[in-house]
Amino acid sequence: MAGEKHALAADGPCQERSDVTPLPFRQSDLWAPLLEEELSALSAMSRRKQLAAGQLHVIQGDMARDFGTVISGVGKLVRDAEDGRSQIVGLVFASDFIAGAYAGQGAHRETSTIEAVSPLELCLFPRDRFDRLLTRYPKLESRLLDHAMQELLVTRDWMVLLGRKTAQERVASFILYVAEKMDELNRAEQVGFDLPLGRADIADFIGLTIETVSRQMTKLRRDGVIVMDGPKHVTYIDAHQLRARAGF
Amino acid sequence: MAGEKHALAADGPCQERSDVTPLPFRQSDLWAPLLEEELSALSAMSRRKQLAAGQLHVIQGDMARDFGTVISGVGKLVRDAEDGRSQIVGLVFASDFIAGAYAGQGAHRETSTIEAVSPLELCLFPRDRFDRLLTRYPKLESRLLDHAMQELLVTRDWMVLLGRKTAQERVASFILYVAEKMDELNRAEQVGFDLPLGRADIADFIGLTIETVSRQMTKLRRDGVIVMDGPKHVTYIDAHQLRARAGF
DNA sequence: CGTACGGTTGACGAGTGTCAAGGGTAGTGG
DNA sequence: CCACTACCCTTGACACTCGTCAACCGTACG
Repeated sequence: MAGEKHALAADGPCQERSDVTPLPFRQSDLWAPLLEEELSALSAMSRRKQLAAGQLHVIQGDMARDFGTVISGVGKLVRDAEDGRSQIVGLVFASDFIAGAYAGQGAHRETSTIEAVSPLELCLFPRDRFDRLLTRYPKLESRLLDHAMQELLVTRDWMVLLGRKTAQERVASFILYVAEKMDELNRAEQVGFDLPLGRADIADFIGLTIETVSRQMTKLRRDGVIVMDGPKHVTYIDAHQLRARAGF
Repeated sequence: MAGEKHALAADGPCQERSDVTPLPFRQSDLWAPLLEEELSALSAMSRRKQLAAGQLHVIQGDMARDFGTVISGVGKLVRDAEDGRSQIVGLVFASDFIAGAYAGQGAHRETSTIEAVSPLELCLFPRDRFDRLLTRYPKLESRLLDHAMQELLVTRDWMVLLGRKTAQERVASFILYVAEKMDELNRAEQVGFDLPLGRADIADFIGLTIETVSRQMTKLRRDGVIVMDGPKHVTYIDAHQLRARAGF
């Protein structure tokens, strides 16, 4: 749920060690304030983490140990209520930050569980060292604030969706949301793209049931707004029409 | 939607000029990193703004001109969708920040409309000067980041409410939310407190209609969970029972 | 006294959740 | 190569919550 468009560059940490990922991944401008030497120092202290689909990275309530970014794959942020019900409060795609519990100095606990939806590759930095870096580079913190504000904005948009939109609009909005995210990586429109989530996760994310999601997707398909090739691959021809269905 | 408990102190800007507000208001620890002299300089450049109920402070889409805090009263953050539907994405009480559009350097637009619900008194700082202050005091920015993260957390909790909770649970949650907020100012439980919002705003906030809110309040009243004296004054005897109704 | 406004209550219907059955597809083992 | 199974998705029937429409009530205010 980062939102912003980022420059397509390969100038961040974890990049130097990415002999396994030859593709240039979208790297945020978070690192811009850092000096060249600092950047390599950062890379040196970073570590990779690979997660298979379904595996958890952190668990809500655990101590927050590190700050990280997503290299590839998709993850979901799940917030669990006391009574067992859970709600997906956000998704993370390549180049997004994992800093849910991040907050200045002091010890903090994770505020949501992070679970890999597809195979997930992370780049992690120890918190204490990252904190020191923040103290040294105030501009880095400034960018982090930007990011947090952006995320807050996106989250509030989801509030509108959850509070006011119909099932049809929610599903259409979700498709557009994913398309936009995918679009940052590779052109999605007309070519089509895969929904990274299964029906259960989609339902969880937009506050519906599996059945309702399925029915609405069928309706969009029957009405010719989208074309589906398998339950996950979506192509939409008329973006305008889909946006109308989403309530825009 | 600040969330955190703050020390009951009177050490912030706007305080020096508060000859009209003899009561010590809860002041956040945001200003702690500042020197004494800086604090008075900050006070000097701050200005007061009084709003009657219903008046707008900023409008979604406008240029963000200043950073501010609430001195007294209650305001609502309204996010308008393109098609006219609107959703209240947050409330601000005394000592909360108004920094919805805040984001590091550069020009930004307001991401929501702020409307006074009850007579609202604000303390405002020009953006550019506040920005300069941030550059000078990185710790100030760090606190701002803390605050943003906290707000993100609260907002995500509301996502769970909007996505998963029933009408009954939403209304009960809202009452608890307000009680908690009021509690930071003066003890609310057993004494009772006033809901700052009318039915229409409550409905908007928790994603229901006026009628459903009304019905659920009646139900809570009939079931003996709350006592009402007029449509706004609420007292709850058994906090545990109310929490159960809220889904906790 | 009349009007306006906010809140409450009732009747009804649409939209969504629940329960249940059926279909596709991938993976597994014979 | 073909069952067999497991899992996910789809579809249908039905119930129920909540939204809609409408009437009514109480209070504040002119």
